[in-house]
Amino acid sequence: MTTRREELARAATDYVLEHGLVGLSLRPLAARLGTSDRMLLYHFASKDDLVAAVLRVANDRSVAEVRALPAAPGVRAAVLALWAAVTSPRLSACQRMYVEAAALGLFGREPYASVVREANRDWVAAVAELLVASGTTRERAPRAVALLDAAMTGFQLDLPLDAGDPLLEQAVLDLADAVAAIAGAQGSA
Amino acid sequence: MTTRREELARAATDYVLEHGLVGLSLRPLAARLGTSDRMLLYHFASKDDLVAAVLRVANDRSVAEVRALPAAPGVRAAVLALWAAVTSPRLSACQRMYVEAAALGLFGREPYASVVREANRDWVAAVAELLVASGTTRERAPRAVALLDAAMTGFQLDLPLDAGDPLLEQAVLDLADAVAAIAGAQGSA
DNA sequence: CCGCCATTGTAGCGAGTGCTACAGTTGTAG
DNA sequence: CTACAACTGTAGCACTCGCTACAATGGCGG
Repeated sequence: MTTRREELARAATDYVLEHGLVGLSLRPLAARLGTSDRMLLYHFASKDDLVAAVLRVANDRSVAEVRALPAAPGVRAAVLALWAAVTSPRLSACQRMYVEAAALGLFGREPYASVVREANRDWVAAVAELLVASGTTRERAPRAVALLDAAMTGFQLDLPLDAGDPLLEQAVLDLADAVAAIAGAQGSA
Repeated sequence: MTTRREELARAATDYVLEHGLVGLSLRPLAARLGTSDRMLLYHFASKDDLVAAVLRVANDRSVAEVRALPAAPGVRAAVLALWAAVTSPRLSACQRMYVEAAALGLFGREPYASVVREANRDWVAAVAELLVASGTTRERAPRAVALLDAAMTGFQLDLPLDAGDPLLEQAVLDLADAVAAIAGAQGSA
């Protein structure tokens, strides 16, 4: 059985995924959910509390989707599969929200900074496991994920700028090669 | 001679670099600049107009700094020099603001979306010239910049999460290798 | 039936927002 | 001196914000 709070958190997440975190206001959100700001603040201690809950719901979805990805035949294929998942309609909205939250946390503003920190931890762990399952050694995975995660986040941030740009698709291929090189190389460090 | 508007734009930029775009409000900003919200709206048509001006000033600084970088002995060195520049005290604040603006533009909100679009164009061009001056062919430069720019943006976004992390430094080295590989390879595409 | 507790509606507070109307006050050109 | 334009201060409008005080309503255990 799901509590009313969880139900509201999920519905609110859908709303935020669509409208963004930045202008988020309790009254329009409540209207969309068929309730009132009064009730949101009854179930959540404050707006920040609600936002934190929403961020966690969205990140849980992202992480779950990555964990559900099957092991790929090689690192390169894993990267491409991850990119495909991350740009799918469902996850792209979550990623966009993550990027927005991370940007809001850039100046240490709470609750964004803390929640983003823990979300990133979970996300990195999930991606690392995908790489390991796809042939990367446990030892090498962290390095590979570091570049992979940063590049993908960067792609997401510029997505509205150059969606469909063939240069972007090429860059993803290049990224896959680079990550494969890191995962396979015997280089320094 | 600089107009009052330009002077205000520069001062406002310093303020925004320190406090961020998100909670930006005319009255506190004006107080810091020794003027009033009334005057800001006299010199700038609207808050959005002011914000656009600020974004342009900050981006001009970033681009100028990149253009001032000397040609490096090889692509790898160029990437490392760029990263050093971008994480220097002066530029890191500009980069942080760019990331914030890009995030605000994720949902198409103006004036962020448009200004970020043109800022990105200038930035990419400047970085491409640095790579070319450092040995990349003009033909290969766009591909190299695509990955380079995305990865660096991603690093910036996670900087508060793991500043000083040795994994980050390693990732920058890996990125340099990857970009060098793209710039030098005769691969497909 | 009573009392309790989770839940909800109404109304509003205090603060802050971008922006504007209006009345000056300069400095300068004719 | 005058007229005009550039600039600046005061006050306030209309609105939204997160949040709260207060008073119900409903169902369930005793």
